Amino acid sequence: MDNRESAEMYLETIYILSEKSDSVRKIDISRHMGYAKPSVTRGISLLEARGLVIVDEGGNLLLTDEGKKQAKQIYERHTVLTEMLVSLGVDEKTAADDACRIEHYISDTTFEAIKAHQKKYKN
Amino acid sequence: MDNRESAEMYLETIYILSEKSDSVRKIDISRHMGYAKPSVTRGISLLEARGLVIVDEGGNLLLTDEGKKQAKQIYERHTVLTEMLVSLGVDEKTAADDACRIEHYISDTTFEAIKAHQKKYKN
DNA sequence: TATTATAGTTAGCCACCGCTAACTTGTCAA
DNA sequence: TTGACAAGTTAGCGGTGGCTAACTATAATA
Repeated sequence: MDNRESAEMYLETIYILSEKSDSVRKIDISRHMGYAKPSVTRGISLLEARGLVIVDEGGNLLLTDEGKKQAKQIYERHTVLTEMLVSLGVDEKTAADDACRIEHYISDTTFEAIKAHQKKYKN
Repeated sequence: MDNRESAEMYLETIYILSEKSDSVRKIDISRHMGYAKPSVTRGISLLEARGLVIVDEGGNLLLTDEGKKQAKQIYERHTVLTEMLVSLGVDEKTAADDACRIEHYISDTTFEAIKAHQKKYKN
């Protein structure tokens, strides 16, 4: 979980599911990401250790302030990158899939440049 | 080496060094990539097993036709992506660093869209 | 109450890809 | 001829992050 991608995908998934439902559990993450339950157990416990997630007595996954902040950042990258690719003519599905990988690997500098460009492009 | 990134970086490095010099050895890869020699030994032997590289009697690394084809593709991604980021206002160094990571993760569809856009943008 | 299903955990496997330590091999120079 | 350095190999470590098998715990239902 030193690998950015894995941790960020867990965070992003918790965030997305939290928006849709008021209760998110490990099993939901497991189903949504297509990972076996023990993988999720470990993944989440590493996020807990880093203070990004809290598991309450009921087994609900809660993002801490820092966790939510990071999750939102990743999600924003996801949406902006997808938008950009679509505006270049890439189909929605491919754009989203690629954005989902790229989002973990670009610097803040690059992301801000892309975001600024998209904003301008829209107007 | 199932991981795309690692294999592609070895290929790309061999390609780049081949353009500059008529002899590329494992030690050159080691120095250029900043990897320990045993890592390079293994990395290259996996590329050999996949028919992308040949090591001649003299220890020179030669790209096979397929190896060269793949290396050129990656290198093209690298240059086009860097160009695109620079044209968005990202500084050269950051653009190259980010391109170097992104290049391994985007689909052909997305790359072709970016390439077409860059071509149009230039004119 | 006993059964069954679901959620979650523990233990341990596997493959990847860096690494170091220590070795061999080959070349070149004193 | 010997000594030393540079290239490369082998063996094995460490950390990540998936996985299965097999377990526990909890809650609903027959």
